[in-house]
Amino acid sequence: MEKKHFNDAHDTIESVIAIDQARKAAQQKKDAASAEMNQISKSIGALMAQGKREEAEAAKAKTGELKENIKALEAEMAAEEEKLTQALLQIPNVPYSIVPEGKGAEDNVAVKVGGWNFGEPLKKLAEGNRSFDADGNGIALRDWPASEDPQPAFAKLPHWELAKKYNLIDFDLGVKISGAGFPVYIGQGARLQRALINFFLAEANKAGYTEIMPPTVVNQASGYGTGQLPDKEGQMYHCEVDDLYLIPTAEVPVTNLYRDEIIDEANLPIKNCAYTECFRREAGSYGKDVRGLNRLHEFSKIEIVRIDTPDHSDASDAGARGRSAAEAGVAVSYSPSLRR
RNA sequence: GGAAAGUUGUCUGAGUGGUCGAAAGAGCCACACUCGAAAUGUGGUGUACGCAUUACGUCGUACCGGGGGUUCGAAUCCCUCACUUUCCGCCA
Repeated sequence: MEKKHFNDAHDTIESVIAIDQARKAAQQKKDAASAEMNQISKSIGALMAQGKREEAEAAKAKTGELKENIKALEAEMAAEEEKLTQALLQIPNVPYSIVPEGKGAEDNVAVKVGGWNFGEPLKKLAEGNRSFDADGNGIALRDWPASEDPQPAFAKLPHWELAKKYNLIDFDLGVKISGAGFPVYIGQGARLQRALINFFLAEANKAGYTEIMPPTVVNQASGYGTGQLPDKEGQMYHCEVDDLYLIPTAEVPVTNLYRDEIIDEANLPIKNCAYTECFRREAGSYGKDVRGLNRLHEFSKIEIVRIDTPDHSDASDAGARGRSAAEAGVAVSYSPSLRR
C-alpha cells in the first residue's frame, strides 16, 4: 500500500481495528438489550395464552424504556458499521509485487518494447533475440539503449497529423457532435479501429479467454465492486436520472459478473475478455496529454480479466505473470485505439 | 408511463400477528441393509455477526427481495424501492 503513496497506511489499519472493536462492543450491548426484549415479548405471549391479561399488561408497560434503549443502541451500532465501511473503502488494492514505486509516468519501467521491421537497424538488433518470427517481424525485448531505437526510412509524423493527412480521423467533427475527446473515425480509420478490435479479441480468444459483450452502463454497486467508487466518482459519466454510470473500462462489468459470488476453486481460473467502448471524463487532464488520441472521453478497449487463486496471481511472478502475458500476447489490457 | 400478480432455505413449495429459522417433498451428507449397486430405513443438512473454547456450543442477535413503519411481539399488517410475470399505453 505504501507503493500507492498510501502514506498513512499504518494509521488507517489501526483505526480500522479500533472501529471494529467499537462495533463489537456496540453489538454486544444491543444484542443483550434485544435478548431481554425478546424474552419479555415471549412471556407476554405466554401470559395472554393463559388468559392472564393483567400480568401481560404489566409486562407491556415495562417495555417502553427498553424499546427506546434498543433504538439508540441500534443507531450506535449502525453508526460504527458505517464508519467501518467507510474506513475499509479507503484501503486500496494491494499493487502487484513487480509494480515499480514512482510518482509519475516518468518512473514507469518499460518491460517490453515492440517494433515492426522498419529496416536494418531493428533487424540487426533482433538477431539473437528469440522473440522474432521467421520474417524478422515481431515483438522485441528492448535490450538496447533508447538512442538506438529503430528509425523508419520515411519521415515520422505525430498520429494526429497522419490521421488528418489520410483522412482517418476527424477531430473537429467529433467536437461538433459531441465535444473534445470524441473523435470520429472515418473510412480506413474506422476500418482500422474495427480491425484492431478484432485482432486483439482474436488474440485473447486464442489465449483461452472467453469473449463477453457486457452492458456499457452499470449501477452503483458495480462501481463500488471494482473500486471506481467512491475513489473515482468524478472521472465517470453519471446518468443521474437512472443513477447509472458509463463504464470507464470493461473491467467494471466483466469483473462484477462475479460480484458477491463465491467461486469454487475447481472452476478457476476464469478467463474473460471483452471489447467495449470506455468513457472517462478525464477531469484535470490538459496540454500535450490530451493531444490527438492521447486522452479521450470515449475510446475502444479490449480488456482481459482473469480470476485466479492468489498463489497464481502475485506470488510466483515468473510463473503467473509470464503465463498470462504470454497467453494473452500482451500484459494486462489491450488498447486498439491508435495511440502512440 | 399506467394496472395487476408475485419475490420464502440448494430446488419445488406451505405458512395472514406469539417457541417459525420457518411444514412437506426433492437434493445433498453420514450410517444401516447389500458381494456391489439400486431401492429402502434412520439421522443430519442455511448464513452473518457476537460470545464461549482444552473440547463440545440444548448460547445471544439478525436474516423469509432491499429499506422504513405499526405492535409488547412481524415471513405474516402498512409504506417505499428494486426485480419477475402479465395486460394497457407510448415509441425506436
